[in-house]
Amino acid sequence: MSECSCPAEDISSRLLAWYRDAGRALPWRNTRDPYCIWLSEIMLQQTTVEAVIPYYERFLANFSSVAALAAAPLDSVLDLWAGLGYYSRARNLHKAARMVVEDFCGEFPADLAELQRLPGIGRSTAGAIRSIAFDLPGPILDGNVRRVLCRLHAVTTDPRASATEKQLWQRAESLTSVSRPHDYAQAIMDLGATLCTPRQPRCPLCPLRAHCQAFAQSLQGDIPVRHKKPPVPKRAQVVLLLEDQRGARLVRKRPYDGMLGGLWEFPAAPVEAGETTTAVISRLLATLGVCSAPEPVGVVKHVYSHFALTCTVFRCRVSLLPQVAKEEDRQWVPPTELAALALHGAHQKVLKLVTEKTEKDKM
DNA sequence: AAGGCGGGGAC
DNA sequence: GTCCCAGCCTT
Repeated sequence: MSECSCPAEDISSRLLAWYRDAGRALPWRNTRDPYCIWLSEIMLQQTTVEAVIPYYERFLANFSSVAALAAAPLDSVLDLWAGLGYYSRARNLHKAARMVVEDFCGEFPADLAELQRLPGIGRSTAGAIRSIAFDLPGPILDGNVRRVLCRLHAVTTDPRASATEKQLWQRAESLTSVSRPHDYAQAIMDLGATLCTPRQPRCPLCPLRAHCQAFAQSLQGDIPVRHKKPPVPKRAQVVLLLEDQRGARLVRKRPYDGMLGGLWEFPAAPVEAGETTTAVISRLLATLGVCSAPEPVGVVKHVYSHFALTCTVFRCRVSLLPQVAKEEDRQWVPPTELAALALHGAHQKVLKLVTEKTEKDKM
């Protein structure tokens, strides 16, 4: 560690002064309700502020309290989460709400260890909730804070390496304001989100510029160090939009325990190596008991964290409804209700594609 | 096309 | 502890 060239008190007071003027007005900053703070923090994991805001407001309009959320069925929670990604967050949110009601008499705990017992809350989120909702000291090391601290101290090692991680948590703890945890937590996250951004940080506007060792050495563009990711493997699937005479589409629900658990999708089948799309669509049609001719609609691409998916989309109109729709996890959904269904992102794109093509064909 | 992003669970 | 998994948005 270097000697004290970064007095924590001065950093903290500069940061708080900056936040008073430049802090963002966000929906979850109008409240100290731990339920709202918790909801916002869970949504903000892996997601940007702009993407979260409409989901946050819609969610609260449906579930105004932790008790209301705990009483709701998981499916209605997933409905409101569809499109946000990382759906285990929604399942954990629901489970945690029930734990708060049952184990904590409906009141969120302020203790870090107790917060971390709730599924979906790790060390950083616990610190954020404790700081923001309860105004008690709680260190945070989320992506924004990690970047700010790496630059402030010119950390040139891999920020995810365990030794660096440990060092960063120590820095986060010693910097956390004991006098104004609520403001400090939001200030440092705002700094990372608005000025100390991953690319092209706006150092001239930064209140911590005088303390920043990366800036002093012109390293702000190279810190935090990035590790190159291996290219993601490609996968393909065929997707079938089966339409009955009234325009209703067949959908199925994915099992709760896997990827995209509990979300809905159109019937689909993977295209294995060496297979043709034609062969796969024939097999899928046979499985569903459909013998009408499929009509090609187009192609949709969607990238997940660990693979890139290409969906080749077909449409098929049927007069006799296949028996498969009688199973519990499959149903026919009229067009008006399809928009509200919790379809996962890739098949939302599929729906958009086929809707646009249908409109175009009418003209 | 590539980078960024917290926590859970398996090992 | 260490790895592996996971979906979307921004650049």
